[in-house]
Amino acid sequence: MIIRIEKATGVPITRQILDQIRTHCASGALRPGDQLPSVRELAGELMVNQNTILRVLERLESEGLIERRHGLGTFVTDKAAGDPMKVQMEQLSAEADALVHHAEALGIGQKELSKMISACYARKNGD
Amino acid sequence: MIIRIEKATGVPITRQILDQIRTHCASGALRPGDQLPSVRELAGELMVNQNTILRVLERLESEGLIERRHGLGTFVTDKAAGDPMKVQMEQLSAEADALVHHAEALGIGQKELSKMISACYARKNGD
Amino acid sequence: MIIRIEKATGVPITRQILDQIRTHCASGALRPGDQLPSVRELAGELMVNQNTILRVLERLESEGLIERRHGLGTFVTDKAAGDPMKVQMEQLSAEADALVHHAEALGIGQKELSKMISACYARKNGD
Amino acid sequence: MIIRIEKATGVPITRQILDQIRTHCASGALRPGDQLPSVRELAGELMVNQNTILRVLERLESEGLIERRHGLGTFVTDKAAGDPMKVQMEQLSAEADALVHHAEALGIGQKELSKMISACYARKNGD
DNA sequence: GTGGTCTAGACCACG
DNA sequence: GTGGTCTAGACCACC
Repeated sequence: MIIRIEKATGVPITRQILDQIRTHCASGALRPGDQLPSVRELAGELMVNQNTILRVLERLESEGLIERRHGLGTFVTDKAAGDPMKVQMEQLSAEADALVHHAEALGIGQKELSKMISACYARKNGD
Repeated sequence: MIIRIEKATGVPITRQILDQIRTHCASGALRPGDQLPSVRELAGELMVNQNTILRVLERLESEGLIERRHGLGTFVTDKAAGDPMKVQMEQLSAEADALVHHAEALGIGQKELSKMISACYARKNGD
Repeated sequence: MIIRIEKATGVPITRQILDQIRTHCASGALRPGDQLPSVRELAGELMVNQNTILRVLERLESEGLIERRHGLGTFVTDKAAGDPMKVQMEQLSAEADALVHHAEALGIGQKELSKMISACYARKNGD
Repeated sequence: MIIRIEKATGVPITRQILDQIRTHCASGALRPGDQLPSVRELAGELMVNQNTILRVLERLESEGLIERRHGLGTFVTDKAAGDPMKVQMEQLSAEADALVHHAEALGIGQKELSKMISACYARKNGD
């Protein structure tokens, strides 16, 4: 359960967490039956208020992606499988598109952008 | 003055406009002395409320990037040059980083992501 | 936090509130760490719209005088101390100057103006 | 016709000019039949746009304080006498009151404020 | 025509 | 409960 919160982007924290959990469900990192970390643990790790986590779980439950069992914890439902990959891929594509436009606006061409992305991979694998 | 607003991302509209104008100043698309479109024009083009634009201009003025002259219009200041490219590049890099992580979380590798980005360029040039 | 709004003067409400909060910071009536009344309280007390207060706080924050913490409230920053008294005194002096000129233009001499000011103090202490 | 414009106060320019002309009428500095300087002259002296002056004159004419005679100039009407001093005195008093409160907010007492006002007179007479 | 102030009210995000 | 964003619309000031 790797969730990264970027405070500088202006994207609401709840939205970031929500999106990333949905991504993990779609990619298979979270599978039906898996248990999520407790509210306290998540809040602690991400350094956010417990209520923020609670509100995220509420929304995910109302979407049917997770199930909260009183006294036991929070679990990914069977319904979470399906094929939500399509939506995810569209989001990723939109993100890539935004990046390309931003680069263009700065006068950064395709070649330079590719280098920048390779650098991201290099950094990641070097971790 | 190409400004794209993405309503689905969760990033506040004001923030998107703010960032893109700053980007245009940094890249040289907007140069000292240039006049910005009027509040009404911008609001119309971007399909947002005039107050939203006004708030953006207020912030940009307090940063010293633009100057508003009553009855005349809004202009880019000399101060807007400087070397703010560094900050811009850092933002772009952070954005690229986020994209890479998002792709990884979806099980999309470097090769596939590259293709996706090439597709963005192809689409853009095809426009 | 005594803030007086004079609607008849033609000075924008935001400006009046802004100036008075700055004055309170300069005089020590508001000290670093102090919490301001909430947006709703201020708006209620002063009988103005919440957005008007919000715009004031936005400006004060961009000046670095206050800090707004989401969900917690608005606080005076450490930076608010410094020595902004000089600016304040200049403003007060300019105000006194304007009063004297206005009196002169009406044919009111120094003696009568002094009486008028004493009357203000008498009224104030009589409250 | 001494008119002082203070750009830093936030009071609209038209309002300042308007008030001061009314004051001059009330005090007798401008008497029925007197001719006002031309729009061009006023605009030049006060360093404001001619349209700004025009709008002021329009309002004064609609109040009946002045009369504009095509090709001749602008004149103070008979009606301008009356006894508008009461209103003027109330305004002056309100101004004095605001000054006293501002001083108090800064921790400036009656004695110091008196000195500051005496200084204004000294400066004025020294001019 | 330009920018600017203010109001009213809906709805969101964070603690 | 806190602050924050956005909309809609009236009205003002300046060129």
